[in-house]
Amino acid sequence: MQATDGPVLIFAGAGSGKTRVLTYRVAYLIHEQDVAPEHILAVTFTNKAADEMRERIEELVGEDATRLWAGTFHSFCARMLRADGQAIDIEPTFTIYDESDQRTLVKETLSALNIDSEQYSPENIHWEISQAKNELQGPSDYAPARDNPLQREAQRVYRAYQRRLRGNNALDFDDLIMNGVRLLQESAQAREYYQNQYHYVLVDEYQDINFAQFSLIRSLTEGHRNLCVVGDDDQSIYGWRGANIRLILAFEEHFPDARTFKLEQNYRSTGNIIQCAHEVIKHNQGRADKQMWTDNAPGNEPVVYHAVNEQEEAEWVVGRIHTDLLVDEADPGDYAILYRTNAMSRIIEETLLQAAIAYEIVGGTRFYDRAEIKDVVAYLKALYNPNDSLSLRRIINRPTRGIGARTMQVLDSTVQRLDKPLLDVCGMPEVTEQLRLAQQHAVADFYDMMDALRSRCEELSLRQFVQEVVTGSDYLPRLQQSGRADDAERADNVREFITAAARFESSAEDPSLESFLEHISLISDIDQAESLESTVSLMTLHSAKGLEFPQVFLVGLEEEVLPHYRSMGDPAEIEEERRLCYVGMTRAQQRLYLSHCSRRTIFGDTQHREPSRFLGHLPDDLIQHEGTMPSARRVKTPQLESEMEMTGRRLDLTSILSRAKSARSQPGAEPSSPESPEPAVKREKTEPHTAGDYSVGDRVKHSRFGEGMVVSIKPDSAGDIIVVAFPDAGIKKLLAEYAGLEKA
DNA sequence: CGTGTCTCTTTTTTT
DNA sequence: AAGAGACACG
Repeated sequence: MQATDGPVLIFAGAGSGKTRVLTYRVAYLIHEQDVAPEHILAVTFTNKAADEMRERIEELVGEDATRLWAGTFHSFCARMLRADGQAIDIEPTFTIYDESDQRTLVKETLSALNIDSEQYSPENIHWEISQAKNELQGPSDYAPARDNPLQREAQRVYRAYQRRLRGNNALDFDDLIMNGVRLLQESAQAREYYQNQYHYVLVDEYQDINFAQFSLIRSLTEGHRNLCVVGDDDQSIYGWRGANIRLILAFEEHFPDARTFKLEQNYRSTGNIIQCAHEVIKHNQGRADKQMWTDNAPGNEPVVYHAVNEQEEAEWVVGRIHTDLLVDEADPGDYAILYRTNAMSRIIEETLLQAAIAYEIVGGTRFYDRAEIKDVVAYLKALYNPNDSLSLRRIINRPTRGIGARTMQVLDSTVQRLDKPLLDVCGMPEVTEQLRLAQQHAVADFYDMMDALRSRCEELSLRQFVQEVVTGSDYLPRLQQSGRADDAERADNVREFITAAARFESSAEDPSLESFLEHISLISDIDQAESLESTVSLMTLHSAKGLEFPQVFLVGLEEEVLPHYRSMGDPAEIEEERRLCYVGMTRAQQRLYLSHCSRRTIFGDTQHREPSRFLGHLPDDLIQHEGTMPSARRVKTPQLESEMEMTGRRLDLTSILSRAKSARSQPGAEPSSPESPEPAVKREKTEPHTAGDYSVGDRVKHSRFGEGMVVSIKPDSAGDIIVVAFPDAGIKKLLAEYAGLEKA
């Protein structure tokens, strides 16, 4: 496997030490082959994977590692385009539009074209456009099927949508890749430069690649052809995003002299887990031929739990973890709870909260997705790129400053007529004269304000600038003055955003506004997976790919959940769901728990649910059944019994709070309730954090949220983040500095 | 022009 | 069950 030159494909099954192979390969190139690190490019799909790879390589080769480029497809392309995009007529100050920007822009385009968005939803239209871009088809190449009216409309929209993007000097996610390819193909100079720069190219998770990404890699490596890709077709779970599993299976056709290696030994999981996972995945057609095996002990049998409803399912999961934490002093960081859709996390969260077990949601509703954060980001984008009318439109009347729908109509029609950026139109006296006096002032004040803010960008540091924008625009002050509870929470988030900017300023190599905006657009979460070490992790199956945990709970194994009902019509999609199930199962190192409910409440009404067909793949002698099966004996430990009694009640933190308190103040002492002989929290061993005056388990009082309990404390470069559970307001992350907490 | 209420959809997964 | 958008009122 020391084959370093020429194309190489490595099939790396789950748990086969894939990252290790990649990083050792890089180390080998540097140490044994004397390849300069800056000639190596490692491409991944997620920032998490890129970070991990960079860290692991650094462990092996030290400082040198910082000179190699490890990043995502999107960040790599963004970097190329900022540096050399002008060769293909792209302004280097372009803005990156994320998912919701894209949707808004499609909506705008639809209404400009007078297309009924009821009949042709923005989502569907955008999906068509995105697919086209993934196939490297521009608006003229895009070929709608004759009998498909949606696609015919999509073509019109696509053309207009691109014109708008260009007018705003913006690129969407798909454009980044597509134009990266264009750059390499159309600019001989750029092509030569990048081909010479990167003598060795490595691609992780190759099974998730789409055609545009494939073309990028092919163009980049066509000179030296030193390409090494790693992947596992059984873990291809991004087909819905344009990933084409055939690209990994056809690697040897694309690169006829390729050498292929298979890593089939699993170092991660117990024998029984591997066996069960294999029983599931073997039902898929058209897999590359391989079978995982392991030297590890068989271990415990995976447990299948039959729950009555999702409440009881959550209680079982939490009860199980709770018991382990108390009895075996287990580490909460050893546990992961995986589910198909984000919405399923809620009930589990509530139940964990009741049991006072620290947890962390990975992914999910992202910090940067909150409306108030998007507002502030829109200010920054509009200030950075004055052509970005989409962002400008978002904030022109936020906070309300008297520029309503009527005024916008006038402005918009001028934008259309003159084909000028909205901001320029706001500054044109001949336009604003058409407005009433109050509106004229409103627009002029806005224009001046933006001008004043922009002029300060140069002189201020990033943090100061963000601070200035947030106050100078009156955005934050208005939130603070409003007196409404949710506005106060928004204000907190805005302040946290300032902290994020400060953190970025001190940690990034290039603490400019440009690089901060790019960071925000391309990085998914603010506190991604920081504390996976010390708390129970909750995440979707998709987010779990690439991770491993000693103990894994996979919940909601029901028909229409996993496999998801949206995939039911298409056998290929069912196979993807099966792979998803496989990915989930193979995250487990020691113990695997699978559960399903007979009833589940969705959209407010309760439906009967059949167990997932994937459970049916598991032979009875490999697994252990628990829970309410018609024929099965009810298996419950006494501990579990008392746990369920406790959590059966409605969200009532008071008793838990007092128990937590007593457990903390007199460690090892009998808790308040004699017949449930366990303290509610046993976290001292694994999470000894205290921050300033606060410790986990403390009761605290917040000016707005009332009394709550400190659930966890996360040290952070910007100050400690205290996570507090409030009975009324839910879980809040607060910065120790700002929170204004008192001991209760 | 801004705000509050009512209806209606929404939930698959994400760089 | 909750959030977003439409609509009517002040």
